[in-house]
Amino acid sequence: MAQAVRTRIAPSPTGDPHVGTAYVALFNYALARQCGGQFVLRIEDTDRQRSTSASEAMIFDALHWLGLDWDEGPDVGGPYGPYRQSERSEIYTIHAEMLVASGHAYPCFCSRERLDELRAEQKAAKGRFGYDGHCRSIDSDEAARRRAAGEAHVIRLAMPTQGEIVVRDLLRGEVSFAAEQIDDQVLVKSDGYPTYHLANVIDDHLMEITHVIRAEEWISSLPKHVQLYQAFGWAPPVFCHLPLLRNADTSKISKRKNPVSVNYFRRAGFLPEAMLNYLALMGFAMPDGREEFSLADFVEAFRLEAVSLGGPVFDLTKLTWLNGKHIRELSPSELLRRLREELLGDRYLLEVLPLAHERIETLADFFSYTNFFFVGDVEYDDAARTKMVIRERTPPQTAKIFRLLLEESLDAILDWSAESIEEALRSFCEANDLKPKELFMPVRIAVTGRAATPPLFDTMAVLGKEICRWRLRSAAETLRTMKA
RNA sequence: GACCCCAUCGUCUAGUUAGGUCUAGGACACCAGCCUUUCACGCUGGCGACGCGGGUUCAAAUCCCGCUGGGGUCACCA
Repeated sequence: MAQAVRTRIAPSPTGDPHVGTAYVALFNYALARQCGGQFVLRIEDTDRQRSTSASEAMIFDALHWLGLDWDEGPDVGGPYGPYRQSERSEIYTIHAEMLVASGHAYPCFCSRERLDELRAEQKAAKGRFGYDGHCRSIDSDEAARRRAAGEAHVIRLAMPTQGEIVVRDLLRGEVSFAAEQIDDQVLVKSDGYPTYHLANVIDDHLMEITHVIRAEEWISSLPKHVQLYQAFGWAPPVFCHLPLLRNADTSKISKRKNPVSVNYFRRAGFLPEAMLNYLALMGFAMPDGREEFSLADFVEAFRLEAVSLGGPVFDLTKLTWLNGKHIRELSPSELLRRLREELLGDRYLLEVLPLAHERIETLADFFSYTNFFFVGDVEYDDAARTKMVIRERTPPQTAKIFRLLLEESLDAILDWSAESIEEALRSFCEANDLKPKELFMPVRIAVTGRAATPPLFDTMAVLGKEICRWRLRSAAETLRTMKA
């Protein structure tokens, strides 16, 4: 008998809501909806260092904005909860112990140092990388004693050591790996938290997920997952690995080369339906060749087996064209509603207003004075270009400083506020032997396109991290190719 | 480096499962023109691809092999 289709999106709350998450969520959503099944949201927050509730909130928000509503999740509950992995610790512990008891997993006492050394040796020998199974031969009674004595350890999966491991992917068919190629994956970290591999398999099983649709980067750990299902004696779900979104140079999409935060697109004026429509086009083509369609149309026509395997380049130009098409379809009142929803909403306007208030002399001044708050990209005219170059530096050097500023300072800010931005900028100046005065004007021009603006930190705070990131990137790109 | 995945215009793709109907279709971008007080939209046309080499076959973009190229993975991150 046919089991109800259940799919899930399982993001890790460790940063901005990623466009790749939206992409994978869309396909999972579409399959569940067209089959009348359920779409589940599960938060994979087993990385205690990096997971934040702010990130989790942004993910909920981004998915809601896109209209990819879930039937079960941490916020709405459901019969298979809890849906946050940090709240499921006992479940993982119990299952991990089952595996140890049955001999499918074993404690490993290797130190960080030994592991680093091992890796260095393997690298020098240009051999295969991976754990060498050192602790696998420890007698189970002795291992139990050492654990009881409180010795630091992890739990590793005992993978088969020889033979072929054949796994199945919906789009690719059978994929086989030589067993020697796959090492004994850590299942439980020394802090007692499960790794992705363990938690993922247990949860997908317990939550009765029927189709695991995820990004292609997971395909090489599929043998470990399949082995886990076998060790538990569970029937594995259907696995389907989606191609990775790419930068223009075809490398895996990254924030260094592309805007990747859903927040960016939202603030830059993209419509959720256009985002979804474009993402759907990344790997799927309508039978009639139509390129503009709604989520409902997509759900109806979608065929998972028909997804193409080439890694699609995420092309802002085409996204923008599609967005324009969607905008033209809106009625005037609907367009007004959209404008008010995002850029012209009271919430945002009330943030911008105070910054302009004492600087304008007519109401009309407001618009010319604040226009950079309402656009996606800004242009740099000749005067701006000139002034954007840091004193005593060449344009390419300035570009490098901008990139450094992003990567080593701004990216790390979790609470994007005027205070934290100021602190970051000032300490960046100190660390890089720059006077605040020298850096701030170029940054101001980079993020606004002009020299006369409200106070820089407030401005950046209101613009939002994602818009600032991307404008700083564009500015760096402009400078890089500029002659001194 | 090892392993795995992938391979049609610059980009997204149709066609590949059942080889002929493919002198390879559509879309974005680009170019030209039309429409138009401008711009945009819209319309018309143009440019532009089966990575290479071997097979199999009467016939290959489609099947097989090799090569090349691109990507991913090789964490106590997901």
